[in-house]
Amino acid sequence: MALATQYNPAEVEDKWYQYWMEHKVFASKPDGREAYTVVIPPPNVTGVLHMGHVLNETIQDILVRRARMEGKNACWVPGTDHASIATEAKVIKRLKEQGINKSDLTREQFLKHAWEWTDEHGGIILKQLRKLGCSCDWDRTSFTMDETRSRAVIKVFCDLYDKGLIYRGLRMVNWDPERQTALSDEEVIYHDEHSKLYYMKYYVDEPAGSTDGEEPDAIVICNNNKPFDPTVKCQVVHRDPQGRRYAVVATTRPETIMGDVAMCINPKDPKNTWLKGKKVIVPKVGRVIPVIEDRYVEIEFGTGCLKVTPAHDVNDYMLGQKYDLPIIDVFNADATLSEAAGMYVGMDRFACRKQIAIDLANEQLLEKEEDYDNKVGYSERTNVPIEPRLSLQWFISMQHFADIALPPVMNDDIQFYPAKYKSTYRNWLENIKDWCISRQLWWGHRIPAYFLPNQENVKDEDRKYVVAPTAEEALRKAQAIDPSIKSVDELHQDEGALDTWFSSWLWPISLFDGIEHPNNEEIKYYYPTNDLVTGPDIIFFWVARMIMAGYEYMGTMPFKHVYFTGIVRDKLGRKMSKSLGNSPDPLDLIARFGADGVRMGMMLSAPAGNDILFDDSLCEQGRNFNNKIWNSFRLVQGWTVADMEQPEAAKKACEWFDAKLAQVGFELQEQFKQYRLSEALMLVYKLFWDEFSAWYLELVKPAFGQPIDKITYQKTISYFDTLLKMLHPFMPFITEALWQSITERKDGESIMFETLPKYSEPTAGQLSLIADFDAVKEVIAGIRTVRAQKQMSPKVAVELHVVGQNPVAALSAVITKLANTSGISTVETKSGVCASFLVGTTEYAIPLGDSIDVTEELKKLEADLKYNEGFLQSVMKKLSNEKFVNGAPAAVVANERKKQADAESKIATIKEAIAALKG
RNA sequence: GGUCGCUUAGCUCAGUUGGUUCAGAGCGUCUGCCUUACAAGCAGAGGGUCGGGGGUUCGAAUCCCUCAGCGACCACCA
Repeated sequence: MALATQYNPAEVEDKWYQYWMEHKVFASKPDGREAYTVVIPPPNVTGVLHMGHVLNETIQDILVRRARMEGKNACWVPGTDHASIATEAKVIKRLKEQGINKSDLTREQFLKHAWEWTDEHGGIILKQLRKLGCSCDWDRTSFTMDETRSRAVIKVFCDLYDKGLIYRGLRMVNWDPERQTALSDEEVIYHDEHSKLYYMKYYVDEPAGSTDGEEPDAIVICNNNKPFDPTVKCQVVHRDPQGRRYAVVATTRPETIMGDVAMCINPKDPKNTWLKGKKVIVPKVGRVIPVIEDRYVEIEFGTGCLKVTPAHDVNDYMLGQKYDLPIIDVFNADATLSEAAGMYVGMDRFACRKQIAIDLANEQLLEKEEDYDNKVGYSERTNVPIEPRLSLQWFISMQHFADIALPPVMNDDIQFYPAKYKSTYRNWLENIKDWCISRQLWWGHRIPAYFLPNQENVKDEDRKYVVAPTAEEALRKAQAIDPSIKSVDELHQDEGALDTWFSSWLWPISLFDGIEHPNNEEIKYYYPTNDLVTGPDIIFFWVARMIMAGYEYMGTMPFKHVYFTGIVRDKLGRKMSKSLGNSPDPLDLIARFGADGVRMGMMLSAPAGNDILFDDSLCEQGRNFNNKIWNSFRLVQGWTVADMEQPEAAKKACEWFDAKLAQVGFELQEQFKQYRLSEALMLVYKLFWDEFSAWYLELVKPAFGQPIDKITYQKTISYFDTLLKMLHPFMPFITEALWQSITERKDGESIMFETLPKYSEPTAGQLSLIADFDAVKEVIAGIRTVRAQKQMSPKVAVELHVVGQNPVAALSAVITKLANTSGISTVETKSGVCASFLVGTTEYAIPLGDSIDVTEELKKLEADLKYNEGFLQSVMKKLSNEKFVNGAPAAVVANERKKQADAESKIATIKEAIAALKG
């Protein structure tokens, strides 16, 4: 059968994935083999495949397929994440498009819509992973909110509550005013922002003209625009033309002045000593507030005066607690001004900021405005500025978890690749803060806390509740507190849901039902998992917390190795983003280059932990490689076998390739051990292309139309088979397709059930054979170069003279076959006019008759001579240095002496050649 | 502000404890070839004072100091 000269991936990829699915080749059940487990970092259930996934999933698939071919029972568990806040936002958006507001729906109605949407869009990404060739055990597909996973989450919540590790409390949290929910610290992204510092006047509550507290050498500033140096070491007093004194407070958030309850100065600040013990008036608002003193205030920032707004700033809250200040919350949940503000009520916070600046200026209460660069926290998901907000939430005490999760990473029980992330990890755990796990969302696991009835007049934070996995159990617990409670209906379950990561951190356990049934066969067999592949951006969100949950619930690590991928960027180094339009659609790439080509393109430049600069041309390289493999197959597949003697060249080729295979096979194992996947791929790439195709196949290839001998044929098929197996983890489709065709297979067989040979370190004999072959390659290249320079057709055979001893005599047949020599003879000295070249210390010459350009040849030889003399000089310099000869190890010195001898021998040879040409 | 990392060929990167002809690989570039597996190919070639400076050493891309540039993460200067 005639095969196309170009490989067509589209034809084979779907066919073979189908075959794999039909024969369930990815399925795993516990058995006597060693388990190799990977759990997928669950993509958002409604997400679609992007380049980051391609990188991440390709790496996992490579590891899984490699483990499978090493004879392990490989199990890669797929699944999706409910992505609480992201999904809820998408559902709300869609409802809005249909003219429905979330606030018009009951919880049940909303969840019905959310589930519908999930069923509709969910799992698309998992289908896309199949296009990529991912070898997940699809029967195990899970969802962070399916029944098993949900029960695990609730059980863990109740357990941690019972252990006293979960508490409910009024704390300053990160509030997302768009989605109107609390967030964890990790969900806040800080952006640099150009904003303004507003300098506002806080008049002292005293009669005009007062001088109380003023020192004789005080600098009195009467002019608003006079530049002010915050580093001055003496008292600074502001006084307006009417003689009234005022303090100046710099703030980026003038809209919070309605919440001001104090002004704070540093007790050591000489500029502001006159303010001690005074009361000042909040501008515009008119409230009289005390001046307090605390070392927290930076003397050199602004004017050294800080307005204290405990409801709207974490530090101010801390000050408020310390000095027992009242709390005035001037914002609603959506960050509009609340009734408590007393003015600007209902206005958005940013509109209010503008307006209040104008109003203050109009009332002469604004000293000045200054440009100012600061960092503003944004919600990771909704991208709106976070509002620090005092709120009643659920938290996990993290110190306990930090204590159990830090040591195993620091002492390499769990290994990070690259290891540099260990310090990032340690830094976070050593400064751990409690984790806010409650969200004011509906899409998620509902918090299993039930409030007792009849508490309308009790403050929120004091309300009684019970925590229980089911409403029935909650009822029993509630009745123990208040026997008058009759039914579940009287209890009111907390409206909130749990942070998505509260389910994700259980993933390696809950996937095998290890939370509910800690001793079941599956969890015992598959846990701990082997490799986790993920991005460093979720090291805190997920990796660290899985380690915590692993030790808390399984008593051991959730995974042994963590492979951190980089970020996929475009070739200019920019992050891929929708708005830049620089993010290719993976499915489109697959259509153009084939999944194998895309996978290879991705892996070509993806060392662990480094960002990868992705470019379509990398896929092109992948596609070209596929084509190379394809054509090698075409060649081999077209041979006819005959009962004939194995030619000498083929015999040598087989011996050499056996050695080469052993050498590279061993290196490949080493690279995999170190998770150097790009290097591993490059190793196989070169083995296939350079060694197998360019050298081996050329050597054994019979002349056109001629048959091949049986031994060589079988050897070649076995090499091809091994190479396909080595390549399979990287390029599953083409390798399966060709493996199925290279020789007869039964239905249901697959390359995936094959095992790779185990290679030990190559022997001395193998290494020396490889070295000899390398020399032969150089000789052949030398002959080819002469041909190219002299424009001699490759079809015309040439004579090769080896001057002196011939180190590659045993491989003459190889030279003859590949360089088309008519004869190889050893000569004492060169005769006649020759083109010559050196390999090692041996000179090779090709007699040329009259066609040689003597001048040109001399020029070449003299350049060669110069280089070698220079080299000899540098060696001699070392050897004549007594300190070197005495100080360096014997082996190093001996090696230098060998270099000397070699160089001297070469120089002699070249000089002879020059003399011969001249003579 | 703190921590960690990076700087080697035109591009992307290897270079393990300082010592084999150690200055490498892939891609790109240049030259010549449509040679019966493959032009998505074949055969060749060129290309770097290893960011600058100093030091340790018989010997430094590799260890130390310093300067410059870049990046990541963390942090409560309003």
